[in-house]
Amino acid sequence: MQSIRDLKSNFSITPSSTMAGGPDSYHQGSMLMTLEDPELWKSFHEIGTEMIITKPGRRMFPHCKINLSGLVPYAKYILLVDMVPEDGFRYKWNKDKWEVAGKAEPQPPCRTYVHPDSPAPGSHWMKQSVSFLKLKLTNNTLDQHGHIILHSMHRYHPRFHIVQADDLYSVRWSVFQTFTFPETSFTAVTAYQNTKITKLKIDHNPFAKGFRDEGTNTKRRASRSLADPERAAKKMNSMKADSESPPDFRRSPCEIYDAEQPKRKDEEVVKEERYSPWAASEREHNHNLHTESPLGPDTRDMYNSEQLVPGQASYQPYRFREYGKSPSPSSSSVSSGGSSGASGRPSFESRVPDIATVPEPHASSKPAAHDMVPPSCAPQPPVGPQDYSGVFNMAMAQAGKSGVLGHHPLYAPYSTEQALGQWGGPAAAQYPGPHHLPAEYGAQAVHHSYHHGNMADWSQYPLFSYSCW
DNA sequence: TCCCCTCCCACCTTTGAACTGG
DNA sequence: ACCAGTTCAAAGGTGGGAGGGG
Repeated sequence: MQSIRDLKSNFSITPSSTMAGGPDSYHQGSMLMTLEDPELWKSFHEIGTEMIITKPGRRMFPHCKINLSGLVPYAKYILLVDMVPEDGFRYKWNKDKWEVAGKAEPQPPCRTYVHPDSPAPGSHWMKQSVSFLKLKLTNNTLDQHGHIILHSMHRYHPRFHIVQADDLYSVRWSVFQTFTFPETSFTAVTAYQNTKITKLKIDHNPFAKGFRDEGTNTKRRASRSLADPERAAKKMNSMKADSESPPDFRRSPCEIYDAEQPKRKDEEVVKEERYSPWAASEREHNHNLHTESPLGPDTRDMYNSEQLVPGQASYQPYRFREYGKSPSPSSSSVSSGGSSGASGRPSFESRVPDIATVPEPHASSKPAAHDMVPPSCAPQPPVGPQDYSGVFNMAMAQAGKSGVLGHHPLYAPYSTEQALGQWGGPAAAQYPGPHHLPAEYGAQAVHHSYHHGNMADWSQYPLFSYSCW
């Protein structure tokens, strides 16, 4: 197996030669993904986006909506989204600012949300914007609905994966193209911390229309005011203060970590670096990797991709080690250091092109073992709370029942009934391997793809397990 | 005491079934 | 009988606030 560094080098420098695909190769290097409503995302990002997570699951707002181009019209693709930790810290909201509150908690089960239309031909994806509206976030680690599990007060960013595959079973043999947009990073919270974020959400989210000042919610507000006039008054003062936005409040988070931040006026456009914890980690990340937003934060077409291998969720310790110490993904050994934000670069690696070694399913990866491919090649599993059985399980389960893949939301819950192993099964036999897929890497060096067909191990694990640290 | 989480509430949009008219 | 447009109720998504746990 090739080292990550090697792969990265190959992919980014030599477009089509390295992975010269087989006869049926498709040109994927020209894929382009753009984020819809970039201005909205930016407006949130400038303040420090927060996403509510609840036990039953909460939608994102703004929700992820993208436009695609450069796909082969008749080739089928699967679109997926997962959430990657931005760093190895836990944050707290302290007086208008986000501050680091310690090391991040162990990563929850990694899951990937499969777009309901998957798989669909390129023409389908390109004819209109692709929305991940129904993607939900939860803080319930025992969630059975397939929602993406996150930790509150931790920071994440969504990753979009495009996989050329006829069905979910063949995903593992396909080339993955991964994209991220800096402005989509957010802090998962159970209750909004920054009132400016609350206001933005209310102003833009139709479901929150009832909370708009100029709305018709007079009844609700009136009753509340009557019920607790003092509190209402206090609230009003608070809101007023917010609208007047004290300078440091606006800059909030960033100040702590970015002393160089220019003091900005209200009318100034805020750069993403402003957001403190964020800025710090992003900067660090970019410094080391330079894979994120190569075109700069303001570039519309953030087709910056990180070629990652959706592979298994290698979890932090595991993956981290791969990155930092072992040139070979397959060489594994859990490194405690990797999971620590303090010890270097925790989860930052998650944004980097990576070929994840597939750890052996956690013991809890349970059942479905019968569906799994013998884990003979799998590395030892990392120890920890993570549930590796995750990702596409539900999707596969549903597919199995319905006989049709991708006609409904295919979450990737880590159900006990479906194992990652599903990825192995028939697919392994049907799809010979690596060489039959493409590989023409576009002119853009930042646009990478991975071909992981020869990674047998993957068949046993959740597909994009990003993650984790 | 503080921080964070959970639950419940009222308000709103979305969705889809039922109904109506051409 | 069929189709398109309209109506309406149920389902589901919001943020706020109260209260509780650590």
